[in-house]
Amino acid sequence: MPDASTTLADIARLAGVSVSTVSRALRDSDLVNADVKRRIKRIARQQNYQAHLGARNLRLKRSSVVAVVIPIEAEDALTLSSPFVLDFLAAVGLELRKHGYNLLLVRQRHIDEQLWRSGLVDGYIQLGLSVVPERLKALSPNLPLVVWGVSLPDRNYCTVCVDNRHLAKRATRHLISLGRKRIGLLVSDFGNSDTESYFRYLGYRDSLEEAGIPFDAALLEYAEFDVGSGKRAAETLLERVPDMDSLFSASGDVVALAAINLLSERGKRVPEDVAVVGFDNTSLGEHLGIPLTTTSQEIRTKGARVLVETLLKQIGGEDAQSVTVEGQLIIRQSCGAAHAPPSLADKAEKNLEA
Amino acid sequence: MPDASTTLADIARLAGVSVSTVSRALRDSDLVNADVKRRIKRIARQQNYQAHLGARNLRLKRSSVVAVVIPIEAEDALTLSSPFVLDFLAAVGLELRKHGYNLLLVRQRHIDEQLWRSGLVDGYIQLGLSVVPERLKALSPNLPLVVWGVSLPDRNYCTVCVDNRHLAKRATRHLISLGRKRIGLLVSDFGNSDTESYFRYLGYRDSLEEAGIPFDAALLEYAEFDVGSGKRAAETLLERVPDMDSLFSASGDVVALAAINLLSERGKRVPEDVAVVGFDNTSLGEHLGIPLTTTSQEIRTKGARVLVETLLKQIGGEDAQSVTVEGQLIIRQSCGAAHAPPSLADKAEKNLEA
DNA sequence: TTTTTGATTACAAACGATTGCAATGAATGG
DNA sequence: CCATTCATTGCAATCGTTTGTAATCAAAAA
Repeated sequence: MPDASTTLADIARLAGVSVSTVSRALRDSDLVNADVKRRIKRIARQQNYQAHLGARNLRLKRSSVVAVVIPIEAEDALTLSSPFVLDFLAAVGLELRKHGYNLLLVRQRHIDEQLWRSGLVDGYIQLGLSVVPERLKALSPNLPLVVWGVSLPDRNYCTVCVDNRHLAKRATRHLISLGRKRIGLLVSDFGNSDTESYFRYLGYRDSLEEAGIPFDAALLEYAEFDVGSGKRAAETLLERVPDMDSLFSASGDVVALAAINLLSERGKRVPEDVAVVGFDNTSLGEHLGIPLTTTSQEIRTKGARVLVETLLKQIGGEDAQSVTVEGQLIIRQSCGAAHAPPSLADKAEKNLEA
Repeated sequence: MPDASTTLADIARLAGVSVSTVSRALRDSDLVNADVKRRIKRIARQQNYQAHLGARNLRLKRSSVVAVVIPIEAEDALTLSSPFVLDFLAAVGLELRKHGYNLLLVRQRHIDEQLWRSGLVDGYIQLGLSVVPERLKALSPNLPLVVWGVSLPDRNYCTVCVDNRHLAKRATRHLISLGRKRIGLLVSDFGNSDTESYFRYLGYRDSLEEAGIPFDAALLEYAEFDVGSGKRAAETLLERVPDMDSLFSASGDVVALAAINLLSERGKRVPEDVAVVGFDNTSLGEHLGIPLTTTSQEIRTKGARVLVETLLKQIGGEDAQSVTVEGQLIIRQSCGAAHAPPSLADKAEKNLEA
């Protein structure tokens, strides 16, 4: 509600020309005389003119705003689960800005296609899987929408994500390459084949199979993405499998940290007794306690860029393909490979892969 | 860019009435015949009509969007400092939504009054102090703006916050009441009297003075709000003051956790050797390791509500007063009061205050 | 029957930008 | 000297709403 904001009409009056000429002058059209253009621009500067984007967008049938949809567990749960969400927001926000878009923050609970049909946003970026995008696309097939989560072949929407299965496989394989055999897995919602968790679970199994280690369901424990859940899960798991020699938290670094904490309380040393690998490469994992071996979804580098580019392509009317970006295994001390330089460890892991 | 979206004109055609009648019918004006109104509403429902908010907002000279401005340290630093930021976003977002507003996420680096003058947002909520709001209000005195940070008497903008000084005083006093005397303080930017950190520093000193404990500058160490910074600060502090018997992190729970970690590495037990108090009451502090005694800014309850109400008052044209909401001291095990029920501990603390 | 009233409805002007098209007028060519 | 061209500029429609005011028409009052 800028009360005394100057409009094109004000400038036109001051310059003694028509509104259309002012509009063209300010957008550097060559349909207007160079001298006149200069004069108009000077006046606009003096008047501190700022175009009304609402009006412009109405005329141009766009909004220059993208809704970023984040998951919240329950209606009254105010906390956003993991630090990954913040990284995600920051990275996507920066990337959108590069293309002149703003970021509207929306919770999953509150999302429907109204936001789009009302012209408030030009598209959606959804963090994490849910039933929502499927429904949205069914209602409005050409709604620009990209999901960061898992790539499913038979879906009507477009996704950008890391290869969760392969990344989990690499993480588990790393533990195996260090001689670990009783590998616990903390994972959320792996029963639902639409989730990232499911694919991380598959990667875990892939790796066991590859190494000829029999799968033991007792080593699986359900964990959400928060500390409390991680602690409980680690506790349950340790009681059930006292001889567990390593642990892969597919539910993120925070859960891994919670587990490490629980393990220390129970007298287990990390990494000597139990090696631990996390997920998401958050700064918490890097600096809090023993530096955490973890995986990176590369959201801050390639991830956000591809995500936004894919969405903008859709907004531009093209149809975009789903993309898988390459993740990284980041080796630190929490599984005992402290003294091998990361490059070497990585190379060893790559050899194993070949 | 909803391509085939239905407009008022479409409905008007279908109903055989004018656009204005449709508009009035859908907004339940009593200027339109009851039967006609019903018919129009039915058609609108059938056509799955959704008002174009851009057009409506243009006409009504508003946007129904509020910019939430969050601090980022450097241009290329993508991480948002503390979990408090997420709590803040979630709480404020929910509260805004209750009033029909959307949340536009903006980084401090990228904020200027253009966003407001362009009509994209109706007002700003700024997290944390900076030079920005002062400048904004100087340029546009009636820009609706509320800052969550510290309340400064001579400022041209409005603030909502906890009494940082008093809260820090209570936290420090709690340590003193447990017999601690060599109390370390981790604090950010306390040299700048515009910051929350400065007021927390003052509260710390207040409490020492109250108890007759001489202030020792050696016990102060600078720490930003992230793990890495907390770890370094705790390390420096411990080396300089080996006999430190307690530690108050005015830079948040994450820094407190980093410190606890460093202390354990150095063979100090928490709380036996060093009692620790955090800030912000994040879920991390509650569940990771020893439950952390901390303070709450009550952002998720009263804070966000008052913040949003204050902003909306300004948007409505009234002028709003700065508000101080009451914080809380949350006593858990990290300073050794584990066995006293919180209520008792709180009462003891209140007696001391009286 | 004529006037007044009241309930409905449509017309048209906003909101602030963009842009196709027509108009203007000077310069150029024949 | 007239016709054509070209560079500028303005008019007016448009985006999709909202809302003040005028118009319509039937019923009630005179």
